[in-house]
Amino acid sequence: MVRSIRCPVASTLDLVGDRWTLLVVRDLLRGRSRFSELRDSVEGIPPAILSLRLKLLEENGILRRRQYQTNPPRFAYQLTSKGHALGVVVGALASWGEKFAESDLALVDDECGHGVRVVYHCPTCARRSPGSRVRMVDSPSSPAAPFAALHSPAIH
Amino acid sequence: MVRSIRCPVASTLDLVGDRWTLLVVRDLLRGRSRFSELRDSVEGIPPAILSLRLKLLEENGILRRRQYQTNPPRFAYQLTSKGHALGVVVGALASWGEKFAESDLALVDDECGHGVRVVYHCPTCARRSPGSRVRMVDSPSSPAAPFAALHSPAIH
DNA sequence: GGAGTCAGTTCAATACTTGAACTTATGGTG
DNA sequence: CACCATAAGTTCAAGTATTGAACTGACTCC
Repeated sequence: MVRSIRCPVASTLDLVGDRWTLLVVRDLLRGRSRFSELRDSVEGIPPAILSLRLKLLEENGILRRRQYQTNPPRFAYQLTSKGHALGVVVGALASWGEKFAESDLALVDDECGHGVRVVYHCPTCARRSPGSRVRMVDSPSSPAAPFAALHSPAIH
Repeated sequence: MVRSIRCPVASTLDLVGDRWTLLVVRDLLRGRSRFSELRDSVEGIPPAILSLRLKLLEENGILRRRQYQTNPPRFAYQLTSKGHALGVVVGALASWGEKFAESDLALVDDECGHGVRVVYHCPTCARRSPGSRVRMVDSPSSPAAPFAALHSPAIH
């Protein structure tokens, strides 16, 4: 059976690519954990949607739902390491929005206080990889296919 | 008039946060430019949706629609620099999907051939900023508000 | 002159989202 | 004790968006 190539961008968007999910993840990253905290901090989310999204995120291993009190039952939602790894996705959205959309907030390094960017990095060469050099290629297991440039030149 | 604080993540998702838009951007980044190319490469997108998304992206200055032939009229869609800057957002989604979701593709530096990661970088200090140190803070114009951690510890 | 390509549009059926109200269990106040 | 508030959701009707299938023009190629 010839499976079609699965793109990691498409796979990720299947899990978190709707209007609300990444806002929920943003606020979980910021330490919110209870249903009511999320409902109040995710701008205008209807509780039915929040409930649905939390269920899906739990099913996909992005967060864990923990009862922190039995009577009455109360729950805390916390990101797993898989969910926590979405931080840089949220960071990339924040960084773009800071520059190109309406924004009153900035992304900074808490230690030095300077604004930060989101960039590509080659851990093997221990250096930055400019976007112009980054491509999506077939994984080692299926090595026959040609390179597909992720970044081609922009127009201005 | 007291405007509520605009979060750059929310602003960005207002523009590109639906199921299809970032897949369209992905393929524009990979050099696809014509309607039919996009319809064929964005997995299963209905043409009505593609048409709508392209209109919205053009309205928001993320791409430009250029007629490259008059008779019959044919058009090319190309990212502006604003749109091109979404590359790292798509890259972050790809990087996460590569590690945590179904994926047959990997993100590599075309020059060295090694896999790349998406990380925070402080251009002032010229060093990486670990996610644990990155926060969203009020922009200079409204300096009174407290820090809000973007990344708090994950559970495992 | 018939088939094919390109760039979409149209439309009815389906799915998803929304807002408002409601539930259940408990704690605190007077 | 009665009353209000809080937390964590659920329910439901109404509205909005998405989907798939089919269709339209204006060509070009054979």
